[in-house]
Amino acid sequence: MRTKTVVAERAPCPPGSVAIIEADQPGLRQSLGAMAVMMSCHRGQEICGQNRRADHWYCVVAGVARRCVVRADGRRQIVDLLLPGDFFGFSATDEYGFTVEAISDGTIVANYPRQRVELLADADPRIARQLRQVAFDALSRLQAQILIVGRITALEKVGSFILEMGERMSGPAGVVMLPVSRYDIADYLAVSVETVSRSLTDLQQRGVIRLFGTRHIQIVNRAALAGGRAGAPH
Amino acid sequence: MRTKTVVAERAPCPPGSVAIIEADQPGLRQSLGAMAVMMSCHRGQEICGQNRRADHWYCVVAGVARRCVVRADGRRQIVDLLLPGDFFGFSATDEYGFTVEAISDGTIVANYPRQRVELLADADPRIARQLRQVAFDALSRLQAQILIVGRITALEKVGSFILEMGERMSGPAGVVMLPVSRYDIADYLAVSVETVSRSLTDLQQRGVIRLFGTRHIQIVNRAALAGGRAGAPH
DNA sequence: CGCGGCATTGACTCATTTCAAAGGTGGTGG
DNA sequence: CCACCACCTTTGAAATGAGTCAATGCCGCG
Repeated sequence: MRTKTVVAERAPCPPGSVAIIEADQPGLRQSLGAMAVMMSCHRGQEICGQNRRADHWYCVVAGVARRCVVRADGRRQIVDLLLPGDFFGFSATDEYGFTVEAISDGTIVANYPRQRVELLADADPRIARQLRQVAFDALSRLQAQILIVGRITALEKVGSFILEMGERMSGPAGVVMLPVSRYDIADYLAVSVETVSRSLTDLQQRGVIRLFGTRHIQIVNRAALAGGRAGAPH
Repeated sequence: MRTKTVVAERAPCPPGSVAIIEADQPGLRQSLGAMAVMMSCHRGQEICGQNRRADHWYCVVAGVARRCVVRADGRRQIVDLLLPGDFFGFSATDEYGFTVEAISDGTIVANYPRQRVELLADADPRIARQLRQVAFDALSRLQAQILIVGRITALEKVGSFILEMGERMSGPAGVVMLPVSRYDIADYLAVSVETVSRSLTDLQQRGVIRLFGTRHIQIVNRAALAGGRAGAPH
């Protein structure tokens, strides 16, 4: 079912943004390079599943993944959007409280056996610190998401989402590439697909953004995106 | 401004629930007992502030605290409700990205200088592991909150909130004591105060809960609380 | 070519926000 | 002891934003 593929001992260099991030400070991924098992995933492939033993930690190397929970009523909530460089698989209990799936074909994920990493961290404080850092990064992402989901209007939610993607994907100035479908955006923002679509066309009609195809957005009026209702008209 | 008071070398035994929690497994608070500086806070007192240097970590010993962010438009979002045993102050950058305030008078918080704790963790892997554990606990709380805030109807949000409080406060069967005001609940759930109030009276009229005063709730129909419409146990 | 998944648009309903006001509650000081 | 105050809580009425249902358009792919 799950296709694990060893891609390389040392993973092929991931796209620009990641390289930049990891140049800043020695990252956990370098430290754990030796024990990484690379996995190439197809669209929708489950990487780790809710209620399964949480015996691995992971890191997105390329592509995108979604961490999600399915509610009792069948609705899905995306709890975290995982881009290259993001670690995941952390659980407070001994089972995962979520499911992680690859979003795009060819998403590459590094697998790390939790036990071995913890032993390594026990022996090397630097790794323990890096581990804390990636956990804090995850905390930061979740807080950002709560702030987005907690906004009132859908326009504000979608606006903040675009801004967040703009920052995290660090593309060339002004043009943001959305790594996910409208459905994923909807489940991430906890609104309906239709509302996402309407908000986007609305923002475009107001001249706040411009759409190129369905996945490329040019930010025209940054302030209006952040504020939502306070559309600076001029 | 900030009143720091050394309460005791070894803090007075906190109320029941905490003692129980910490009996389960050796907690971080014991390990750090020696370097804790206790702080007794009055209602609304700021414990740590956004954009200040993140040079301390904290643990709620007694009482309740809120971790919140004030948006550009002045609205406040409570990002985490901190009960006895909860650690906070973790930041991915070198500044806090939030403000933490005591909610009730006499809230007691343990202060730990971050540098010293990290040095201790470098030397003692057990502490490093406990540190990871409390970080994962925080992750778990945030995920739970996203699931709550992401719900559609206010009834579901309030219902889940009651259930969550029921679990985290571990009071005697069926009766939940709300540690916060309606305003705090509103800012935690990202709805208006009026909606919280209405939802509660609504739930009572349907016989799902019973209110005793404004802060004590008896859960009558657990399933109805969870589902909002369809009762399904987790 | 036609299928299936994704995206957009419209119409309608209803829950939630907003604005407004009145009831409670606890604390403080006269 | 009482009065007053600030704050919290509840309830009402009106406006609107978002969900839902439904239909169509779009596009890549077999």
